[in-house]
This record gives sequence, structure tokens and C-alpha cells, in this order.
Amino acid sequence: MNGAPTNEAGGRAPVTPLPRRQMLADDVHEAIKALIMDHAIEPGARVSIDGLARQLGVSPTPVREALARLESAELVVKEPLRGYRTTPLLNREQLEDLYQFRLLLEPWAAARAAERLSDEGRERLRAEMGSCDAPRDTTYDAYKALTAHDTRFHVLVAELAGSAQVRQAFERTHCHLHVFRLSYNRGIGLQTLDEHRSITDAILAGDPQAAEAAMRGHLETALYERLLPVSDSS
Amino acid sequence: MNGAPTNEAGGRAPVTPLPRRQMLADDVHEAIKALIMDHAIEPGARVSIDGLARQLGVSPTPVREALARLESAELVVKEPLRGYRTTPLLNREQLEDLYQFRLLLEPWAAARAAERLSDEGRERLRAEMGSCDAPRDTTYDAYKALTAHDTRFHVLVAELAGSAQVRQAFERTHCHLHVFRLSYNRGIGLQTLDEHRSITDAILAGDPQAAEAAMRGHLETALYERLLPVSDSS
DNA sequence: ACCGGAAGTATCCTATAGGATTCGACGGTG
DNA sequence: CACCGTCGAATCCTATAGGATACTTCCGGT
Repeated sequence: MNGAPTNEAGGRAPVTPLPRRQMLADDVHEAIKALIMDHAIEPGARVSIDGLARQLGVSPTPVREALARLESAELVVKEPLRGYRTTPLLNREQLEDLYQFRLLLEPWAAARAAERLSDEGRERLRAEMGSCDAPRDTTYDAYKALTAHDTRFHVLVAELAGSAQVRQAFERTHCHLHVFRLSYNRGIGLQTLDEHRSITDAILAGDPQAAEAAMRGHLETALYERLLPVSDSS
Repeated sequence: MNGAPTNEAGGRAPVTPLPRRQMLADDVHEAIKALIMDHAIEPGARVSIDGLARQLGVSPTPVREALARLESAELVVKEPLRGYRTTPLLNREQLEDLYQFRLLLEPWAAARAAERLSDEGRERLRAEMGSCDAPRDTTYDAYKALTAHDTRFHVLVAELAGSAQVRQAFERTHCHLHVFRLSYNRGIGLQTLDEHRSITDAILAGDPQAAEAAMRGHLETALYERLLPVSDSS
């Protein structure tokens, strides 16, 4: 019953883990995350369980499960008999703390990625950098695509470093989501792509010190030149 | 509007956030975590939703919510239409990765704690170190108490460092739970307390370099002298 | 003896209903 | 005019029921 045991035609693809795309709760999870990112639910606003259930056309049970997961991700907070509430936007202090935390992890990850680079990793880096086309306009979708590339790039560096803990810790910060919520209507600028290319070149060259320095400079530039001015104006 | 505006009798305690202890799902969450830690549910074993519900005497709904939270904490994994399964024990590689990750965060946190030590922090450190009485026996409860102290100590150092991100990242690793599962029947030894005292002394002395070195030595000793020999024997 | 197929059981997933609690509003009293 | 008790609506929390799916076991055929 599993995966055509007597399929003589194509025994090539070894594991197509049969996507098993089900789980309404998972779709609800993504839908709510999208609502938060798009400011359809304002930061700090209360979010009703069966209100969301009615809005999404499902029963409250999967909504409850999705909110429980989002609570572990620090995207919503639960007030025991009063409902859920979205976490407020990051202030300047929290933003600096977040980037200080990234500075502890990511330069180290870049250096390790440069040290233990394999052919497969080299190809994945090239593919990611090749897939990001520089967006010409400053539309919402273009900004969203650039953010998605930024997320994939930093996760990829963490993976190439070979540390599952660093990758998970980075993913659990949801830094891109917070940054997205902070300045979702501003253009990040093409400078990000140039800095990513510098990091990529250092990693591909197998130069740990250069990779570490490039990543450190990238994070510091992002914080001090791109994010804090926006945060100050609010 | 918050907190007794015209209370002339006792305006002393400003915020007693009225614990609001309810939420069966939260108790279920703690109960399941305790079951995993005590090996009542073996690592890698399947865990049934309504099986747990019957065992705990509640309905499946809060169990489902608790498992969703545990899934975000990487303590169980979900196989979409087949149920939940506890995560397997850490192997040697994952254990080394975990401690490499801690080495990125905690020595830095110790140094920062030494730099920005306040009177309140000094008092909290003294209180924590004073509360841990050296256990004479090697019983299960004594080991459990020592683990609890170890958790509180490392979280406290992260808090004194002033970085919420570092504290959250450390807590989300659940390193104590993994270590507990690995060697729950072995004595950690009193060496841990001595090393904690060395770290505490360096922080209280306001010496960042000494604190960083002490924390680094503590982690390396814990990994190479206390954990890996146990992991190798299995 | 080995393999393929089918029925049965257990489990999961979603929806719905009822009990308990909180928040807001209204009217009464000092 | 200010304060307080009471009422009502909305919400949350838990329990239960029904439909669908996957795993196990048994049986017949080769």
C-alpha cells in the first residue's frame, strides 16, 4: 500500500514521502501567521478564538491548536481566561538585543560554513544566490520576496555550519517576522543583496575569517543603518 | 484601573498578578513533560492522544493543545495522521552540538553578567547559591533537585546578562531535560556545585574575563568528563 | 510456505454542545 | 456627582459525538 512496491517503471526517486498534506490545523497556523505579518491583526490586539474560527470557516478546535503553537513561538501570548493577544512590536532595546543575539550565532556559523564547505553546500549556496532576482520596484510583494530570500539565506548559512541547534535557535527568533512587522512598508534596499554576495564569496573561497567579518558587518549594517532609523521615527 | 486604586489599608504589595491558576491544558502540559522526563514514556515511543486523556482523566482536547505546545518545544514530533512520538535521545553528535551552542551563548552571558552586576542581581545570585544544599545521597529526588538548581542557575546568569533573547534561546534548548533523560540514574556529582561557585565568585567580583573562562570551563568539563563517558557506554 | 487482499479495530481529526468565567453596561444609593 | 451592586452578553474551556484514516490480523490463493 505504500509507494508502489512493484513499480518497474520508475524506481528512481527513492523517497517521495507522500506529502500527507492534511492537517487543517497546520493551514490555520500559516493563515494566522500571515494575518499577523500583514498587520491584518494589529500588534497588541486581542484575537478571539471563535472569531478567527468564524473568519476562517473552521471550528475552534484547530484554531486553538494553532494558537498554542504560536504561543510557543512567542507570537501571541495567552491570558488564561481572557483569550489570546498578539505580542507587541519590538522596541529599540529589544531590537538591539535581538541583533546582539544574532551576532553571537551567525558570524560563527558563517566561519564554520566556510571551513566545512562541501560540493553540495557550494551548489546550494549558488542556487540560492542565483534564485534571488533583484527587485526593481518597491511593491509589497517585492519586499515580501526579498524577505523570503533573506530568511532562506541565513537559514542556509546556519545549515552549512552543521549545527542544528544554531539553525533552530535562529529560526525560533522569528527575526524576519519582527523586522517585517516593524518596517513592512519600507524598502530594505538592494544593499542587502550585495552584502549577501560578499558573505557568499567568502564562504565559497573557504575563508572563515572573511566570512565571519562579512556576516558581522552585514548584521551591524542592517541594525544601525537600516532598522534603527526606522525604529526611531516611530 | 489596575490594582486597587483607593486601597488605603495595604498599598504595599503593588502587583500581585493574581495567579489565575486555571487552565487544565497547562497542568496537562506539565504532566506530560514530567512523564517524558521520568521515562514513563520511553524515548521514541508513540504517545496516543486519547490514551493520555484516559490516563490523566481528561478529555482529548487539552491533551491535544498540550502536545501542540510540546511539539513546538521539540519534545515530541507529530506524524500527521499517525499520532505523536517522543523525540529520541540525543546521540553523541547532537550532544556535542548542543554544548557547542551553549558555548556560544553562556560564556558571553557570564561576562556580561559580571559587567552589569547590580545590587539586586548580587542578591539573587547569593540567594540561589545559598539555597542549593549539597545532596549527600544519590537518590532520584536528590538528583532531581540538583538538576533544578542547575537550571535555575544558568537561567539566572542569562537574566543577569540582560538579554532576553539569550535567556529564551537557552530555555528553548531544554538542555537539562535532554541531559536528564540521558543520565537520569547517574549522579552528576558535587563538582557541579564547585564550578557554579567559581562562576559566581567571578561574577560577584565583577571580572568579565574570569567569569567567561569559568563558564567555558564548566561547560567543557560537563560535556567531556561527565556526559560523553555516559553517552559512550550506551 | 509465501504472498495478496479484506475485514476489524484503534486512532486521529473536526464539529458541536454545555458549563464556567469575565467584561461591559445599567440603575440605585450616599 | 460619584460609587457600587446586579444583570446580560460575549468569550473561553472542557466534554462528547461522528466521520475518516491508518494499522493489524486473518484468510484464501498460488
